[in-house]
Amino acid sequence: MKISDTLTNQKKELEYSDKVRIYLCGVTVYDQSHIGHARTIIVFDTLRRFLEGNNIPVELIQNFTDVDDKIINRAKEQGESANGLSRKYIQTYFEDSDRLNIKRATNYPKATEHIDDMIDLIKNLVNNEIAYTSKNGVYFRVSKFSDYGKLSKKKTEDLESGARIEVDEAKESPLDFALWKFSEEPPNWNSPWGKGRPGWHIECSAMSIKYLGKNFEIHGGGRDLIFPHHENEIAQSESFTCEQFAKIWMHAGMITINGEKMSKSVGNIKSINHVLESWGPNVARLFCISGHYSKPIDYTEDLLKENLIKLRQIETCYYELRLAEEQEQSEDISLLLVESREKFDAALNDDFNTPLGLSVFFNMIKTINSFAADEKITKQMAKQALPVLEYMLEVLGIKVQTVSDEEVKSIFDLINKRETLRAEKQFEEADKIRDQIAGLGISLIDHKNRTLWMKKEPIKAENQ
RNA sequence: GGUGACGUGGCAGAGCGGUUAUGCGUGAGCCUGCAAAGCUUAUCUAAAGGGGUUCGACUCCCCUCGUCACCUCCA
Repeated sequence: MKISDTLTNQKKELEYSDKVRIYLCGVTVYDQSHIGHARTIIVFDTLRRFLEGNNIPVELIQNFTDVDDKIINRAKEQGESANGLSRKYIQTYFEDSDRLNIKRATNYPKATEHIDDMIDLIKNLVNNEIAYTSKNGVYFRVSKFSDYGKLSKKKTEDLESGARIEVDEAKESPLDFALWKFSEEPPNWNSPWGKGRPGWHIECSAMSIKYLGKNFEIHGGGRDLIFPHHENEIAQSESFTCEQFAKIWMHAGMITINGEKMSKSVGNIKSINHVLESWGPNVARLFCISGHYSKPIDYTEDLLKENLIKLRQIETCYYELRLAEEQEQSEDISLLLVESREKFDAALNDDFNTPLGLSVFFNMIKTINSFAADEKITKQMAKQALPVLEYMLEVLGIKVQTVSDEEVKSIFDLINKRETLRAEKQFEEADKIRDQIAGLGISLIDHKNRTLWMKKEPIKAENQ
């Protein structure tokens, strides 16, 4: 598999020995997460599913930043402890994540539970004079890291003249960033330099090294983290280990609204909860991988609607295969299946090109659905096709609604009753039964010689 | 101001130096008791603008214009 590496600006072969180790920068837990956060998570979840679907073990570490000025300020506003607030939003995060059908990461380390690891790392930097203490805290001496700027392609001179950096006379250079901030107020911890709390970037260095080692395969996050967060992580980590940090830097594009980045400060947020309520998890997932992961996706109702229609096609296909009956005619679809699987994998293997992969996927679905419409899907074909479809659904994280055996039985009885009525041309009565079936969440499709039933995901936005 | 990315048909969105991407939408037709879904076919014969390289460019190079992101917390 090849992945575009932000550091080298090239597609790099993903090399690994026993497993692929991924560190994903998670969220700062001070509020509900929005669909932009979801996009990044979905991209990496889908990547992980793809690797695992091809028998490549993955270790995925995703952190929670649970100590930070924003959390502290928000907690103060709400008269709550910082810890209580972050816990609450961690819980919300997991609720969102589960509903989005995100596989749980291997571990979700929290900053507050790794203070000692951070202190050890800072100690090392201080001892090597890469970090220094000032009256406000401990700072990283950027001038000691000659590669500074290599990820974000920035020159230190340009940054200095940028003049948008906070003015802090206690720092040797405006570029230096905090490893440890002194604070007498909680949340704070003891350190060799004084009471305080960690700077933002140090947690990811400490935790990624702790869980994944000094160099691991992929470090990911949103594009907006490239500078300064990931740049600073590289500086800290490589100063500490004297080795190359992550092998590949993979960054997900932003979700925009009217071409503008979704963010709290602009106030154009669509929360994950909101999107899930209106469109459900499958549409949300399809939407989030409908463009290449590295590019922005503009949030529009039209685009969500388009993905809803696609979900319906998937559901139709799934049930056509599941409920296939014996037919007189058939087609040979082995080649279609083999080619679809190959092209799907090839698309994802080439820099995780999900839009291309999806086009292969929907081509296959369209073809199968067209055979189904012509009464050409046999049990034998379905048996061949289902594993391929299910593999792709598993990779994409799409969950089609299923029904229990008892439900199947009652649905079956109702359908038979309706068929009898239809044969007798008692259409009003037949329609009543159809409504009754619809009440169970089941939709019917009348084919020439049979009636297909399917359980569609209820989508609120569809009826509006 | 600096850095990076991008500009493809009504919309979304890929690949590729010479062949239909694909999907959605739209028109017509088929199927159906109706509905839904599906099918067939058509539609749009796209490449921001201007140069250049080439036998040939949407694809490579240059310029102009435009959009966005980062340079401050940010997925």
